[in-house]
Amino acid sequence: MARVRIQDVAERAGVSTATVSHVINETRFVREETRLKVLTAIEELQYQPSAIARGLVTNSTQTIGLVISDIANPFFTAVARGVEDEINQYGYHTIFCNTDEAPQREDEYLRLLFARQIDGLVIAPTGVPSERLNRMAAAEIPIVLLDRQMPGLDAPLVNVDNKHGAYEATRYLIELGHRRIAVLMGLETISTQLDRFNGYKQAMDDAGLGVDDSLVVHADPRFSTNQLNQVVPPPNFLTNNQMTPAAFYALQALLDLKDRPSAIFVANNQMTLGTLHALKQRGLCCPDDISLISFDDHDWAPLFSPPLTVVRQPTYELGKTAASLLIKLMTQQPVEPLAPLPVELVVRQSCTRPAR
Amino acid sequence: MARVRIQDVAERAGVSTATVSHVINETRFVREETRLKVLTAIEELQYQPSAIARGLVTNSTQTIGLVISDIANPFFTAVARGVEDEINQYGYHTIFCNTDEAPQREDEYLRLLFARQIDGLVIAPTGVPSERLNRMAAAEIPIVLLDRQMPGLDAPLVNVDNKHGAYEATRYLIELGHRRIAVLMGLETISTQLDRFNGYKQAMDDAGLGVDDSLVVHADPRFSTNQLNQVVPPPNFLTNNQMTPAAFYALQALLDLKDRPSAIFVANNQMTLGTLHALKQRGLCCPDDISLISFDDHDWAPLFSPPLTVVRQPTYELGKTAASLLIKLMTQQPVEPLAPLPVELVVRQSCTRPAR
DNA sequence: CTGTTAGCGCATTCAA
DNA sequence: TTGAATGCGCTAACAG
Repeated sequence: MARVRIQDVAERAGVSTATVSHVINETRFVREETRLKVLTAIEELQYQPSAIARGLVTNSTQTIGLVISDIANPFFTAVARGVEDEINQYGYHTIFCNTDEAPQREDEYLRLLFARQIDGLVIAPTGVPSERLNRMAAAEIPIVLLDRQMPGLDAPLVNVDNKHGAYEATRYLIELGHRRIAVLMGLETISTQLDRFNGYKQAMDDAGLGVDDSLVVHADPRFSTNQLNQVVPPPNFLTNNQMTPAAFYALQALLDLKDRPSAIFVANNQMTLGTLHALKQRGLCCPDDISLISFDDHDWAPLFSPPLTVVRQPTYELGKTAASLLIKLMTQQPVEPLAPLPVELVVRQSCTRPAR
Repeated sequence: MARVRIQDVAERAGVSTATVSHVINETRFVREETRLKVLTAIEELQYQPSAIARGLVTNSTQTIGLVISDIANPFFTAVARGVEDEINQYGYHTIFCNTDEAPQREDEYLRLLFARQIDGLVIAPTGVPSERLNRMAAAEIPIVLLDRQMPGLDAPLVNVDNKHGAYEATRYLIELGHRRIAVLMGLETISTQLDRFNGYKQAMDDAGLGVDDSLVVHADPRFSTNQLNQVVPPPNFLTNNQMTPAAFYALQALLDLKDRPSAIFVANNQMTLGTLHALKQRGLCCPDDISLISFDDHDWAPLFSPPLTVVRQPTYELGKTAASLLIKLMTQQPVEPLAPLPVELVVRQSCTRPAR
C-alpha cells in the first residue's frame, strides 16, 4: 500500500498542492468551499503529511534529544517522564539516549542526534569536556543542561539545590549527635556529586568537625564485579547499572574499619541500594548499628526496613522545567538563569542517635 | 553557522556528490586515492549527512516507535532499556510514547509515529481495538506486540508465561495452607491481567477451592482519588501513575470484610505499592495478618519490610527479545511464533502459613 | 572508475 | 483567492 501524498489529495480535491498545504498549515486564506473540499479529500484518503519531507524543507523536525545516564535509574525515569509530558504539549517528540556515564557513548549519541537534525537538546552530561557538544552549541542548536553543570558550555542549567540538600542531611545527622559521619560519592566528574560533597563538607566544617578523609568513599563503576569476587560474594542485582555494585564494593573497606562511622550520607539512590545490600550482608542493622540518609526519594522508600530518611528532590518537575526552558529557547523567547529547585528533608526511620 | 552539505564536501574534494555518497555508504567501488580525498574533506568540514534528507529518498528513517503505558512504571523502564539496547546495535533509534493506558493517547501517538515514517513499531497496546493500528499493519509497517495480546492484529507477540506464573503463585499460597485467597487485578482490557487471573483461577479450581467472587478485586485507574477522599485519606505518591492509588482504594472494601482473606495475589507491581500502603495505613502486618505475593520483581523488593515474595519475570530480556524480533521483521527475515518467556517464583518473606 | 540528473514529499515564492 | 515552479539534501539510476 503506497503512501498517500499531498498530490493525491490535491488531485482528488481538484486543487493544487499549494492549496492543500495551506489548508493543512493554515498559512494563508482559502475560500471556505475549497477548504472543505480539501478537508474531505484528506479524510477520505486518510492522508498523513510526511514529517520527514516537511522537516527537510522547513529545517525543523519537531524532535528533541534527551541524553541521560540511564533510563532505568529511577531518578532519570521520573525526569524523563517530566520532559516528555511537557515537550509533548508543544508537539515535540523525544529521542532517548542512555550514556551509562560513558563519554564515548555520549559522543556517539550526540553525533546521531545532530544527524537527525534535532530542534533542541536536553542533556545530563557525563562531565567530560565534549568537543561535539560545543560544536552543537556553535551550530546554534538550543541546549538545556539537566541536573549537571558543564564547564565551558554556554547553556542554561536546570538543577536542584544539591549543596543545600547535602548540608541539611549532614546537619541533621550532626544534630542527632553523630560525629563520625561518612559520605559515599559517585563519579567526581559529575557536578551534582561534587555539590553534594561540598554541602557535606560545609556542614562538617560549620560544626567544627572537619572532614576525615578515611570517611570519604568513592564508588567507581569501572571497578567491576570480578575484581572483588573472591573477597565478597556479590549480590545479584536485576539492574545492569554499575553504580549499585560499585557502592556495594566501595563500602567494604569502610565497614571493615575498627572505628566504623556511626552514620553515612549516600549521595544518590543507586548507591543507596548497594549500601543497603552491603549492610544486610554483614548483618548490620540500620539505624541501630549505623544511621543512613540518602539523596533522592521514591515511592518505595517508606516501605523499606527501616523506612528511609532522605533528601527529596523534585525529579518530575526538574524534567518539566528543563523542557519548558528548552521550548523557550527553541521559540526564541528570552531566558533568564534559573534558581536551583528546592529540596526537602524527609525524616523517616533510618537515622537515630548514635550508640553510647 | 550553516549546515555543511554533501555538495560542500564534493566541491572541496573535487568530485561529484555521487562519489561522496558512495564512499559514505560504501555502495560502489571508489579508487582509493579519491576515497581518501573525500574522507579528508569530510573530516575537515566535520560533515554529518542529514538523516532527514536520506530518509526522504531511501524511505527509511532508522527509527522505531515504542508505545508503552508509562516509562515510570519499573516494569516498562526495564523493558524499554532492553528494547533500546538491542535496537541501537543495529543503528536504530527509539521514540518513546506513554499512553497511560488511554486509547486516545495511543491513537494520537500512532498517528504521529506514522507521520514520522517509523521503520517499525513495538507496542504494548491498551487492548482497545485500534483502527489506526490495523491500518499501520496494512501499510506493512513491521509490528511486534509487547507483553500483551491484541485480538485481530496479525503481529507476533513477545510475552512471559503469565498464566503459569500466576498459577505457581497461587499454588504456593494454597500449599502454605491458605484457603481464602484474594486476587487484585488491573484493567480487564489488558490480556496480561486476564492471563494472570486465569492462572489464579486454574490453581484455585485444581485445588478444589474455586473462585469466590467477593475475593476478586478490580482496581480501576479511572476511579480517581477525589471520589474516596472523604472515606480514606490518600497517601501521597510521587508517581503520577493512577494504578497505585487505584489499588489502594480498590482494596478498602476487601479489607473491610468480616471474613478477610488470609492471602492476596497482586497482579502487577504498581498495585503492590498501593497494596502495601493500604495495609500499612490499617496497621495490618504482612505476613502475620495477611500474606502477599505479587507479580514482577525488582531490586528494592528484598529490602522491604517484609522482603517480598514475587513471581519474577525477565523484563529486560522481554524488551531485548521484542526488539530482536522487530529487527528480523524489518530485514525480512523469517519469524516464527515465540514461546512465552519463563517466569520464576522467588520466595522471600511476605507469605506465611495462615493463622489458626 | 566517476559524473549527471531525476526525484523523494513537502513548503513557499512569485505570478496571476 | 489560487497555481506553477523551485528547492530542501540526499540516493540511485543511467551514462560514459
